[in-house]
Amino acid sequence: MSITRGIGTQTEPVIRRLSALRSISESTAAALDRALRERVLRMDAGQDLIAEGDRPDRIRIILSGWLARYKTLEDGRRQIVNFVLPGDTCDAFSYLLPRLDHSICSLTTVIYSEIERDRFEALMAGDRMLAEALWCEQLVNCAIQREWAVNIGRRVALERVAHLLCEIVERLRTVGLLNGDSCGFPVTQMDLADATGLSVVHLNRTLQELRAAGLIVLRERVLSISDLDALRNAGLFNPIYLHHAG
Amino acid sequence: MSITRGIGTQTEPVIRRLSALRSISESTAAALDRALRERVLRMDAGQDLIAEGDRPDRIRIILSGWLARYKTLEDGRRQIVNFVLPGDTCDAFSYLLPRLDHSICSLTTVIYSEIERDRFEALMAGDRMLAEALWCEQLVNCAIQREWAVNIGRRVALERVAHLLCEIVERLRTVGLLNGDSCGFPVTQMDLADATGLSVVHLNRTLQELRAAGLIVLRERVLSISDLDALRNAGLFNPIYLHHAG
DNA sequence: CGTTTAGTTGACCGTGCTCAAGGGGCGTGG
DNA sequence: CCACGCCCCTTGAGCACGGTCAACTAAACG
Repeated sequence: MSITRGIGTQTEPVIRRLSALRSISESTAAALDRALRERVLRMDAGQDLIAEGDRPDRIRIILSGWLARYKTLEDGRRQIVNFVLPGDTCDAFSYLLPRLDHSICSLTTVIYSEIERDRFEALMAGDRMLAEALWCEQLVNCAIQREWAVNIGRRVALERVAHLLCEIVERLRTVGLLNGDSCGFPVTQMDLADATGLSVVHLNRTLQELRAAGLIVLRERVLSISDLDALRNAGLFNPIYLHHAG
Repeated sequence: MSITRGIGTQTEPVIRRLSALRSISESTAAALDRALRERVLRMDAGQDLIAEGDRPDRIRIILSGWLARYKTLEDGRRQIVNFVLPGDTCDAFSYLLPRLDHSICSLTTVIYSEIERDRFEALMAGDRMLAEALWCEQLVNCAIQREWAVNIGRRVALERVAHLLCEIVERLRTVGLLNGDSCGFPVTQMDLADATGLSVVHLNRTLQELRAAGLIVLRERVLSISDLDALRNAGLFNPIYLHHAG
């Protein structure tokens, strides 16, 4: 974990993420941009950004890279309960509770901004729309969580994987990380298995089914959606739970 | 749905629920009690209190009865994503988003208080602790949702059902609805199946296993936990995600 | 060049699903 | 008062979806 300053730091995803929920004025965007640049950190892949049991005191906002929110059982079984993508705030408001009940680990190198609680609250107090946007992000996370329960509980493997891919693609689109029908996809099959409640072996076979059906191309960490409508049908995907404007 | 006034209306569960998250002063409790009694409604079992697609404008707080938060797929498959118990606020803050993305149906006759958005915001604006308690309740709902993803995705049937029962018992204890080791349990096996992602047939067999192992007694809508420690072990249950004080 | 990590494939097996039938409690109506 | 229907629970039989175990390949890395 090291401090990264100056050029190359992009706060765009954050502005885009929040703008999808509330209209963010030029001046608010500028103030937010300034706050985000105050303390920019970097973390390698495969580490816990925050861990179950930690006392939440700071807020981390992801500028680039992917992470996974997860919980593990005593015997090692792991369930990823959500992905954290660029523009997402990992833990806004979690300081209202005394302890974190889950962990977040980096799947790639991650660049993120860290903000102290006081600074964060001051930002929100000064701007109603910004505060609402952040609360909405929290509510959308809950909605995603609900949809995941449906996904894991009531969809079969092929539907489940298709649905997850649809969700990720939509979320990346919001923050401008979808190029046409392709995106970087830095997730191992083990991660996908832990996100869908499947075994790695079966996840592998399910991906092959999606490939064979001509719905996706996935290789060398790049995902291309060959037929988005078909993928949505295959996953019984309805994006309203993401509450994207427009 | 009819208006119910006067005696017999208990707001205790609500005060207890919020007191588990923040210390609620006498005067706050009194103000809340008054607000809750302004408009008390009643609904029979088996109806939607709010439905996917509705525009959220009012807040409903449950005084008595059980409900289920659920989503359905086009082909009728249903997943219950959470239970709503006495003292719970069903949809605080959901008015920040334009539409509801899930439904809530009553499992029993339900008595609830309905509060207009303005009234609700005024209450919170006047009392920081109350506002925080309500936000905490929202955050705990998210935490429960995460735990359900783990439950459905990574636990086997017996663990899954045991875990769910542990959660319900703990939540009922918080609002004073646990009598020793027993509680009213007005949930059909179909509901439990839809909550755990199992089929009704398999859920039935799993309950029988729990009974045969001497962990629970469940009949005539009453659940008794014969051996709570054993049930917790069977469900790999760790209650920290409920964030109950104490 | 050995080691590690990720992906792939085959074979076998078991948890949990489906289909089907029947029983008990309860409310309703003849 | 009994008949009927409905809802919920229960049980049996067969099967399939997805898990487990194991081996192998390919790429990445020190």
